[in-house]
Amino acid sequence: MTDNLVLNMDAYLPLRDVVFNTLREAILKGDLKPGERLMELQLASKLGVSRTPIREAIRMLEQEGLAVTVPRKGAEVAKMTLKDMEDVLEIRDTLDELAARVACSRISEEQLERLKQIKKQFEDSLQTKDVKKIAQADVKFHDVIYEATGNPKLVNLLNNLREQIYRYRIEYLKDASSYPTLIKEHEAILEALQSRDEEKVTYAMHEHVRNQATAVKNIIQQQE
Amino acid sequence: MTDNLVLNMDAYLPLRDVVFNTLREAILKGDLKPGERLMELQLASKLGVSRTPIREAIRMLEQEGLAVTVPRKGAEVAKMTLKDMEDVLEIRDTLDELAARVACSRISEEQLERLKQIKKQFEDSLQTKDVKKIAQADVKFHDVIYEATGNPKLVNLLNNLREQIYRYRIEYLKDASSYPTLIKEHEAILEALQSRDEEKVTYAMHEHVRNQATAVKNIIQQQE
DNA sequence: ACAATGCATATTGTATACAACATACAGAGG
DNA sequence: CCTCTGTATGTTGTATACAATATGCATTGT
Repeated sequence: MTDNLVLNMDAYLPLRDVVFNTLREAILKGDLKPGERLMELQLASKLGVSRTPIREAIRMLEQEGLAVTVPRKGAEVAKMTLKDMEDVLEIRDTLDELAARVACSRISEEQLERLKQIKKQFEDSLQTKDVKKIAQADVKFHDVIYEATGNPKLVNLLNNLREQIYRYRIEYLKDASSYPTLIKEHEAILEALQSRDEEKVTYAMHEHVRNQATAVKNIIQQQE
Repeated sequence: MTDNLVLNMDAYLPLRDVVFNTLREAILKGDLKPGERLMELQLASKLGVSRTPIREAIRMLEQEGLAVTVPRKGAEVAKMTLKDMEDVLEIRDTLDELAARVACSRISEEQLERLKQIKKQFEDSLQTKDVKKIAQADVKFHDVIYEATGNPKLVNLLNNLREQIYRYRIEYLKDASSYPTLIKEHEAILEALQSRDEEKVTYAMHEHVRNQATAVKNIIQQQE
């Protein structure tokens, strides 16, 4: 018996998950804007499914912090005030530090090598001026560090926090003047990991996140 | 116009929330044990509602980490391996430290006073040997600190993490030999907050959480 | 005896029907 | 003009019906 008969199990993904992913992407890409209503019937007909999977997907988005629902009024894409963002960033700062510190002692040589390559890819992506590509590359860089923690629950949380920031962060990446700083910061993080210097890693990550925080907060303030 | 006509809005709580709270409580109290299946029809008839609110509640429990579902197989109460618990505790340690540090600079005099009273209540509760009462009092103590952070998202996360530990922690509280240590630790935290000494608070909280972590891990190990 | 197959049943996945509620607007009454 | 009320309509909340899938068991063929 060969393994060739194994179907792609993704095809069996329940509609609620398909809907969830679709809506999630739409929110992160900005196709669904903060404050926009998520009406079940409308979404159902647009996605060609019934209300049931839509409702379940909304419950999931809610828990991810991407949607907010008021009973008997409905759900809408979560808005973020400056205060909300500050709260998220405060948590993210701490957890990213934790991730860096933990990764420092647990990261494998193979992962370090991958990180080095991805760092290069990130620098290349900066040339393209393609914001989504840049964001993508940055995500990959941090993903390696997250995975290196060996703590799936932490990875989950960090991805979740990142999502909430992502929508606003994209704006910030349009400003090319910050690129040299970004490169330097990634460099510092990589070097600190390579030398397994916990203190340096923690500090480098903290600086990196803190700079982003300042930028993202500025974006929000402009919008308000 | 008086305010007397205002109904209790809790009566308008959608069934999904009622079901969610009910199941959540049942899991935390241990009425629903880890690994136990959560069958929609069974729960629906037991709670006297249809499957729809049950399903939505399950999606919510899932995101809280209290339930796990396999597509087309169904949901069950989340089991915790030692590794899972270690992962949770690693995060909680860091976030509790963050909470303590933040609270240190933001806590009000009124909150400090309340904390002092609740600390006394906790000590009284230890006399009763009523484990749930003790746990309740301990929760209240930490809640004051959480609230003092002024960061609702952090409060949310910490409550969530606490939930995941709670089921196992109850066991640990049955052992009276740890009570003197607990009292001392709470005392150290309170004093550090009163003197607004960030370093001391952080350290005291870290010690407190770390001791619990060790105990909880032992419980799990015994169960495995 | 054992493996494979088919069938019965239990359970989840999805769609739809109906009920309750919220909202906006028009019209009546002051 | 204002307020109140009733009504029409849109939307969510809940229940139920139907479809698809998984599971266990019996049966059959070897």
